Order: sequence, then C-alpha cells, then structure tokens
Amino acid sequence: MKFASSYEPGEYESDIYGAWEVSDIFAPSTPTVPVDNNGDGKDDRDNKNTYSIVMPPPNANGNLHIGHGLTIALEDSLTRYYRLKGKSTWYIPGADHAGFETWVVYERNLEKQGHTRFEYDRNELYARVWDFVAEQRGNMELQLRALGASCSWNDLTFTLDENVIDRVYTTFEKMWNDGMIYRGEKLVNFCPKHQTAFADIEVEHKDEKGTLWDIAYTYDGGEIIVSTTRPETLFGDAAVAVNPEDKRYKDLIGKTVHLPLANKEIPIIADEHADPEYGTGAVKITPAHDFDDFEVGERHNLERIKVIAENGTMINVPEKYYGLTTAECRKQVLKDLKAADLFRGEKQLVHSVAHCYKCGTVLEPMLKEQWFVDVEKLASVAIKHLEKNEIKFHPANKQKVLINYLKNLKDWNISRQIPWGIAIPMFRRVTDAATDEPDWIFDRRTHLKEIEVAGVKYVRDEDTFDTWFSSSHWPIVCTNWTEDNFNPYYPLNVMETGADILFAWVARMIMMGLYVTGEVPFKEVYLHGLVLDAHGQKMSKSKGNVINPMDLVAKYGSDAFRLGILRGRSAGMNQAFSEQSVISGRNLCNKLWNISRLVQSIVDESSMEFENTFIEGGSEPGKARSSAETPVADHRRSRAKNELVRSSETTPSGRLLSTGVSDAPQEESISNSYSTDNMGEDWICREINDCLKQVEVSMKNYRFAEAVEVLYQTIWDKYADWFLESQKIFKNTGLLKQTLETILIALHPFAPFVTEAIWQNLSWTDGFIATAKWPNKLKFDPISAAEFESLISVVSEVRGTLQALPGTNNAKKYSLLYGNDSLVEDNLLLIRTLTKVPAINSLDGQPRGLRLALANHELYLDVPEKVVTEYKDALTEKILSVGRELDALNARMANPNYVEKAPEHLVKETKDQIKEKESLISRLKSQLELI
RNA sequence: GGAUCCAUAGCUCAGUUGGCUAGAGCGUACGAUUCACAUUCGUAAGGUCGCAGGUUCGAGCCCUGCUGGAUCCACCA
Repeated sequence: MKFASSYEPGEYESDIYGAWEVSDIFAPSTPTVPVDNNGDGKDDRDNKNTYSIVMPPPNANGNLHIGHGLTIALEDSLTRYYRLKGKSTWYIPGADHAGFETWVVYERNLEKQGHTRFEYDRNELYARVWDFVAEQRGNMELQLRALGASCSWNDLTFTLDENVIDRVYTTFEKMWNDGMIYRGEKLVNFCPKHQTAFADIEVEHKDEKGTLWDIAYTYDGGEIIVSTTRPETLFGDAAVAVNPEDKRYKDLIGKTVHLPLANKEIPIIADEHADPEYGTGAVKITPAHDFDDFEVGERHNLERIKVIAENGTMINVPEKYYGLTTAECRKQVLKDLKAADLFRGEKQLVHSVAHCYKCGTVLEPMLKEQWFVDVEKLASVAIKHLEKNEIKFHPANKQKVLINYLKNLKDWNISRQIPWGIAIPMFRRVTDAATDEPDWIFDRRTHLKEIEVAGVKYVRDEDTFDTWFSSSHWPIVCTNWTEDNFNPYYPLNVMETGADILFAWVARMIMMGLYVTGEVPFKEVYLHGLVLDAHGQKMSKSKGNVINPMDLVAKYGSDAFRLGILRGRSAGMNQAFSEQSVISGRNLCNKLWNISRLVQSIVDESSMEFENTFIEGGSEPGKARSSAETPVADHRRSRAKNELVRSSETTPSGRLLSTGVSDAPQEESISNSYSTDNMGEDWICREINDCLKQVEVSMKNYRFAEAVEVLYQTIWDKYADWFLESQKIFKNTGLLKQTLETILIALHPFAPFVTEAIWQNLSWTDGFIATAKWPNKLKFDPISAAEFESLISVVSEVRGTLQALPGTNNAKKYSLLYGNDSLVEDNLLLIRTLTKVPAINSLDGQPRGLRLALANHELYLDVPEKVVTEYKDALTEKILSVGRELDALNARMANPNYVEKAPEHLVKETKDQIKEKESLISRLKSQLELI
C-alpha cells in the first residue's frame, strides 16, 4: 500500500508543485496573443471560454504576509475552480517594485553604510536599487508556489518591466496632449525625512494632543489675538482672517496689523474660513504651509512665503531663526513672544496630525511644483460606467462607496521625489534658450539627463511617478492589451484585492482602464477585509501578534492554511483568524487521506477477489455488481502516472471516467459508471449532488467559506461517517471510485496539494487532478435515498438512548428487538454495524424493553425492567417537551389570519407536523405505560 | 461633521428575496477504542439573536430610534 497512515504535507507539496509547473498546466489553453487564421483581420480567439484574474503584485523584495495568504487562497480557489470547469484560465502573477517601501529599505541600508542618496545621481541610484531588488527577488515567488498559486509563471509581470513603462508613457503622453496634465504649485504633504511628497491617500492622520497658543498681533490702538498650533510659521503669515459676519472684528477688516517678531505689516481680511466660534475667531493665514490657508491665499491673492525648507529647517526668516528645525524654532519663537509680551496664553487640545505612513514623521505641508492629473473627466466617466452597473461588487455596498469617493475626488498629484520608480518623461527648457519654445516637453528618453529638440536644450524632471499611476494600468499591462490586440482576457473576469485599497487602486484602475481602453478593466470586484488576530485585534509588529503564513504552511501544510483562512470569512469584512481553523483544515486533509486509503484498500481487495472468482468461473451473488467494474480499473492500473499530462489541451479531462464514458457527448450530465444497490449508496449520491450544487452556487457568489463548509460536512459527516461505514459491509467498488473522485475534484480548488497527492496515489486515476473535469451529477434512486435518511435517524436514536441509559458500555450490553418493520428487517447487518449492538432479534410475543419512539419504527432496546424504570424521568421530560412544541403548532393553526394568509404549503406543513407530534406523543405515552 | 459596516452559544462565525423547532467549528461535559484515521468515533449541555418601539398571520432578517464597536473620507487656527 502506497498510503501512509497519515498525510504529511511536507513530503508531497513541493514535488507536486514542481510536477505541475514542469508540465506547464497553469498556462491558459486559449492563446493570449492575437490569432487570425482565416486572414479576415479579426481575432479568432474564443472569448467565451476564458477566465482571467491578475494578482495584486506583492513586493518583489519582501516576504508574504497573512493578507497575501488570504489573497492567494481566494484567487487560486477561483482559478482552480474555473480551470476544472473547463475554462481557459489565466492567473497572471506579478511583482511590485514597491517604489516607496523598497526605497525606504534601501535608503536605510545606504545610511548604515555611511552614505546618503544625495551622493549619487538618479540613474545610478536606480541601477543600485535594481540590483538590490534582484538579489532579494525570488523569495516572494517561492512563497507563492508554497501557497499553491496556480498562476502562469511565464507571464509574470514586474511593475518596472519595459512594457509597463511603455504603456504608462503612452497614457501620460495622451493625457498631456489631451490637456489633462498640468504643473502646479500646490501644497503637498511632504515627508522631511524621505524628502518626498505623498498623495492624500497615503497620509495617515492621527489624533494627537497639542497646544493652542494665543498670540497678539498689534495695531495702532489695540491688538488682535490669533490662536495657532504652529507659532513657528508666523513668519510666513500673509494675513489675519476674520469671519465677515463676526461683529467683533468688523471695523478691523482692511486694516493692517504688525506681524510679531518680524518687521512687517499684514492685512486683516474677511474670509468664511475663519470660524467665529473657534478660539478668538481670528486666524493667521500662512498660504505656503497650510492647506486651508493656501485656499484662503488663492481667494485673496496673498503672497506664498515659504519659511520651511524641504529638509525641515527654517528659511526666509530673521537671521536669528534661520536654519533652526521647526521644533527648535517653535521654542525660540514662543520664548521671544513672551519676552516681547505678545504671548496671551495657551490651552491643550486634541487635533489630527498628518504622519508619514512609513516612518511616522510629521508631514509638512509644503509648497512645491508638481505634476497633477486633472481628474474631473476621468472620474465622471468612471461614475457613469459604475452607475450602469458594469462592474459587480462583492460586497455590493462598495459600489456606492466608490461612486461617492469619485464624486469628491481632487486633482491627483503624481510626482514623487524618489529615484526608485518610473521616471516622469518630461523635460524643462533651460532658461537661456529661445523664449517662444514651450517650457516643458514630453520625451521618452528619460535615461538622458539632457536632450536637444529642434536645437533647444531641455533637462529632465528628476521626479518619478506615483506608484498608483502605473499600477492603475495593471489589468491592461498584465493581459498585454494593446490598441491592436483586443483581447479575450480583457476585461478581467474579476479583480480580487484588499478593501483598504478600494480608493487608491481599484478606483484608479477603473478610471485608467476606461481612459485607455474604453472598457471597464474587470467585470467583478471582490474585496477582502483585514485578517485580524484570534481576538479580533489588528495584527501589528508592536503588538507582537503577527502571524506569518509560511510558518503555518510549514507546520500544517499549504492546504490546511488555505482551508483555515477561508473559513468564516466573508467579503469586505475584517475578521479574526486563529491557528485553530488551520488545524481543522489539517484534520480534514488527513481525513480525506484516510478515506482514500480505505477506498483504495477495498478496491485492491475486490480486484483480488475478482481474479479468484474469474479463475474459479463463479462469483458470489453479492459481489457480482462490484466485480463488473473491476476489469476496467485493473486495466488502467498498469498505466504509468502522469502520462496524460498536458491532456487538458487535447481532451477536456485529465481523467478517464470509470467505464469509458469519456467518449460520451459533453451534454451528458448524469454519471452512470456504477450501479447503486442499497440505500446508503443512493443517499450519498444525492448528498454529493447537493454538495456540488452548493459549491457551484457559492463560488458564483464568491462565498468561499460556505463552499468550504459544505465540502467539509459532506466529506466528513456524510461520506466518512455514514457512507463509508456502510460500505464496510457492501463494498461497491465502482461507486466508491466514482464518489471519491467526485469529492476529491470538488475539494481541489481549496486544497490542491492533498487532493493531487491522493490522485497520484490512487491506482485507477490518471493525469493531474488539477486539470481534471468538474464532476457530473451522480444518478441515484430518490426513494431509496430517503429511506436511508430514515435509517440514519433510527441509528441515531439507538445511539442516543444507549448513552442516556444509566451505566456505561450500554452498546455492548443490550440487544435490539424489532417487530413488523421492513426497514429494520432489511437492514439488520447495517444497523448492527452502525450501532455496535451485539444482536438484533425478531420480537417473539409481547413487546418488552424500551420502545424507540422518535424514529417511528417498531424497534425496542432489550433492557431489563429496572433500567427502563430509571429511564422513566427522561421519557416524561421528552413527552412534555414534545407537548410544548405541539402547543405552539396548535396555537399557530388557531390563528385564522395564519390559515388565511400564509402560503398553502406552509399551512399544510403545519398540519402534517401536528399529526406527527400527536403520533409521537401517543407512542411515547404507550411506552411510559409499558413501564 | 459625512459615509459604510458590525453586534446571534464561552470563543470565531453561518443564517441569500421574512416561514426557524436559530446552525457550524472550536471549547466544555460524558462515553468509546485492536478491524482507514486519537489529526479518531459516539452522545450531550449551551442562545428571551445589543436595547426599545413599529410593520406583518409570522421578524435574527424589513422600518424608526438608542447603545456599544470597527473602518474609511473630510476637518480641526
């Protein structure tokens, strides 16, 4: 026997993944480049049979975290499911240059070695980081393999690949020509440490305690007190604003005040921005260092005086303060204000402060020349398509949320001051050149510092693109969409990613997809929430509750991790995750392994019996059915494994059906490679069919947890606990093989490794399960299936009663007696096996012992009167509780509104239930009288 | 301030157009054990579905209000 007694994932997983990869089964079967066989200039590819999904690219030089683990579990389950369903699946892997993240790591390394970025020019830095990333690369990709991601590795896209840069430049050029790109001096959130600006979305606002200082700005005959949290910026003040409705200051509007500590007069202006309720109602206006003030400055045409340099030190201030850091300057200013008797008090407050999401440094609003995208057109087109429901969202409410966001979108700052990224392809005319030439020109030659066009010299802009500008092209570049290659894989079937980047990424992909291709980039969006720790806390290094997915994979196996993380998870929700759910997954894998081991041993045994009976020329009547299947299986056993690799392209299935029905037409939806000969067999077929149906519905609706749950229950509670237990008596090998294959394939999308390991170990299967065909429904006799359900309730009642009776080991002590009951009579052996009672005898004479009343069969436990008497209380309680249920039902029927208004079938159901309860009570009562 | 979501067994979660006698896993309790699996098998206990109203023959589900929690956006001189 090839099967060890337990499944050890570590022994199989890497070999299996290697075999899949070597056989190239993850590449899509429908080509991804244009095909024109008949020369009509139209693409011949079939777009009905494709399924495409792209991977949100993990950081190329990082390690996967738990969120990636969830991402892969979700995306790969979809991919594998649709592959089994016969689609040409294209799961496109990616790697992210992770502009800022990687830059931070690299710059830290530089600093450790005693260098700074300012020692090198951009090209040199880019080359150095490239090498740095190249060294690290591969780790992340190995981890994707360990998670079982069935992606098409030949199509891996790196976010700095040439075709990506090309596409980004093409879009940028188009936008430039369309007048959507402009250079603006605007306030940006600037990290003094990283020396770069951030998009609004990258800024982390934190509530912090701060101080609000009151400062007197004097004028002839008085003073006006302003409140500020940033006294050091007062040198950049261009005005003091009061609300036009504020009577206190009405007369002061238009006058000037003396700016403290500076030899300067500034005007008092009227602006809505000043809130009469807040502080003194007068506010200092610093257009160069505050977002609101910037807008006030624009309205009143105020001077923008920059007093903080990009390195965070003071400039354009009196010499005394020049070169101080903002914190030092604040101290000094406050001291000097007090000395000058202009300080009027302070109070504590909580306000939100912008921080660098990476290093935590307080961001400085900084006046900078940056490239901006005018988003008005992009957003309105996106909104139009979203409102037409061209994209289906999971969870559905995110559609509204996204539209709401797009309606309020501000222009998009796409400049970043880090070398590790895609260079902005813009060049500035050097000042001494002819004046009628444009200031800026677009040019792709960003590797050159200086270019000459029409005799005019231009120098390049040193900035790079915001990562989201390029990654918004992700579905376009991954599918190799071009203007000439309308592509059956674009739009993607689904975009799966984290709910937290709905705005940053999903919104921009939609806008960019529409702008570039005219089509939405994906048909559906599935957003997953955060993976929280077992107690619902966010995972963080500082809390020390971070779970590394690779540790769990090493400990319990990849399948266990996937099953564990999908359990109890629904779209868009932040949900807890614990090792326990992974352990459950591991247990299921082991269960399935042992199920297969048992089935294989029965098949082996039966084939030996067949050989014997064949030689003897006779057969046991009970075995005839199963033996009929055996030659086929036996014949195929001699085939070498994996001969059918690549079969997915020639035949839809990598496996052969048990009786050669593989030649049957595709529309054949009922499998008939076996016969069922007893109730448990029909029943399991019915249950498996239901299970398949539920998995299909769940997958269609992205309810992964439900799909896993129903498989778990079907495999464990139904297949193993009832069907296989009964097969220890019946041994229908044809059916065993058929049903095992079915549940293996159905579980494969979620647990790819163990199902493949089993598939490779079974004697009668061929090819890879990964390229098998999604199972057909199984044929069965519904009446017989329902009878088995009844038998289950009989067995359950026997077990329950035996447990409830006083004493231990009751199952060994007491026999069963049956009266005139065909269900029991026909299944004596089965009932005995399942209940483990020593014997089941026909009742001769008067009923005795304990009547099993719930299941409504004439069945008695042969127990002494003394034991029955002790059971009396339980019986009385049971009668009372059924009585209460009956009362509730009767009350419902007594309500004329119910009888009139409720649907007929419900009323009938209630009537039936009443009859049933009444009969149960009478049975219970007769039992009680018997005692 | 705006938006969205959540509250169901000790814990983590299901519960899809209202029909429920509210489910699962884990945990707990009790029992089993050579015969595929102790990563096992069986049995059981455990819930006025956050609170208060409303609609309905009927509400965990729909409506209103409240309480508690989460996330995002905006703003905070």
